Amino acid sequence: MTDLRTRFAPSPTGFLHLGSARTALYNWAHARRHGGCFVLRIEDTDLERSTRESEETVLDGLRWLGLDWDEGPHRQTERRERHREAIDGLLDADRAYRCTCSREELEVRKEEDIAAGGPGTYDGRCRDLNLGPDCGAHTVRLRVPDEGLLGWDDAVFGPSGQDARQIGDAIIQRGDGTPLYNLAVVVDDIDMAISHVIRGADHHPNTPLQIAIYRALEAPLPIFAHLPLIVGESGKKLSKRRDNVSIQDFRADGHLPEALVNWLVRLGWSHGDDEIFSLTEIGELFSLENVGRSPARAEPPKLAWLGQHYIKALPSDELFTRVRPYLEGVKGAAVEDDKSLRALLELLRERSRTLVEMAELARWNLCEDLEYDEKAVKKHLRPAALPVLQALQSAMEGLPEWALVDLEKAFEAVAAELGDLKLGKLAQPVRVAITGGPNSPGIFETLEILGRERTLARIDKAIEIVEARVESAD
RNA sequence: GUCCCCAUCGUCUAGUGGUUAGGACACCGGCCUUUCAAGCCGGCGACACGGGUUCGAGUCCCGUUGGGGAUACCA
Repeated sequence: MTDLRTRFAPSPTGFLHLGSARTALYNWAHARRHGGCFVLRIEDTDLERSTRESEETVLDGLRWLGLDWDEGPHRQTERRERHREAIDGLLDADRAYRCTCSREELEVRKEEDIAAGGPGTYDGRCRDLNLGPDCGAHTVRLRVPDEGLLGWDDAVFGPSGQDARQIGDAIIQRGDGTPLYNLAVVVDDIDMAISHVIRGADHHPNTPLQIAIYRALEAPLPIFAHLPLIVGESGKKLSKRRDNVSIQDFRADGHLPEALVNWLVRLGWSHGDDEIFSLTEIGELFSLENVGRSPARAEPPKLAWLGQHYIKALPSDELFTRVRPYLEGVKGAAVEDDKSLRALLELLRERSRTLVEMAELARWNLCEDLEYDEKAVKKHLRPAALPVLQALQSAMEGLPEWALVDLEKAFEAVAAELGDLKLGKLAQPVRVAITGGPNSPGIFETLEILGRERTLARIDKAIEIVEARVESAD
């Protein structure tokens, strides 16, 4: 193991965000690729929103995606003492100072500055007042240099930075004595010896201030890599309102974690013309150099395509285990592992992009109460289908074997008997009769899986439906 | 307002001065076919604009436009 260390530092807000998941994936991948250490740290300083439960949800999402961490989870709240120490050290070294400006005053002065064409940063009123600990209610501000560049060489964006004058003396400790985010991350990243800070580009503008903090703390800079944001179909930052952003939602929709990981890794990263990447391959091939700089739009069709790809590739046992909960959701009862169900799943693989779709396509085999598709019934269970259904029923009744070849022969015989009908003329009415809808796997496979008893019962039912229509037409 | 960032097919992207600008998804058409898929074959489709630099710019520079992000005693 090298001394390369990356970290993922989510705030536990109740779900794992799509963008966060990609950030986690890239951090994981970079660590794996270089034999480094992937650290997990929970930024739980916002006590209002942070609960142990929502933390568990985030961890759960990571595990489900297959992103295993080597260290942690550390929690930022457990490190309050260290943050306090760092701030005290800065105060002692005169690299930070106490500020007694009230929020209201600050607000007014900021607006005045903006109105006057200024950047709206802190005016430095308390900077040289040398306020001591007994100055009353106060915050602590970092003494940011008056000039010079706070710059770095971003692993994704290249040379980056901002003029120190644009930053202003930022607050690093609140009036209640708690540290602010920018101070806490830097202290934590230093203490945890994080060598690569890989995070969303929304943090890009925070970086100059954080660099000022690193310098004040006399700590070496890590390598920063900012990831272009993932935007929604609107082209704007993903929002919980508009977009599907929770990993848990994708899971509930029946997406495979393999597909999601593959989809995410390609949102901003590429490896030549390759499209399919397993997690293992990502851990071998990932490179920050190949991360793009423009925001990527998260559009579902490609995820669907990947989903189908991975469903097709899943070993039979694995497929059954994974789809089982969804099947039970459709059936509303426990599902037995039997031969015919397994056979059905094999047929459904290439027709399903998610496990939910697959379970839905298996409905006719799971439930005895068919949901009839109105249009299909109207089109195929019409009076003309009556002789077909009746002839097929008696042919199938007498079948010695309920097997593919025998069913096919029976159909051929009936087709010939009824005047050389095309197979489609037989298959569609039967399909609607036994599945309720116009689509299913091959008709003989479908019949074989359903079994003789259920098939005959459903054809009976269909005959009743047709007869009812004949009568009402009179 | 100020600062920062981005810009190749509808979407994800390849491309690092000389390419018929490549791939994937989506879309369209064909083949296969008992339906739906899958599979195979084919098609549509892009360098935002304007200036430079250069023998030669998608590639380098500047500007314009467009888009995004940040401007908290949130993280």
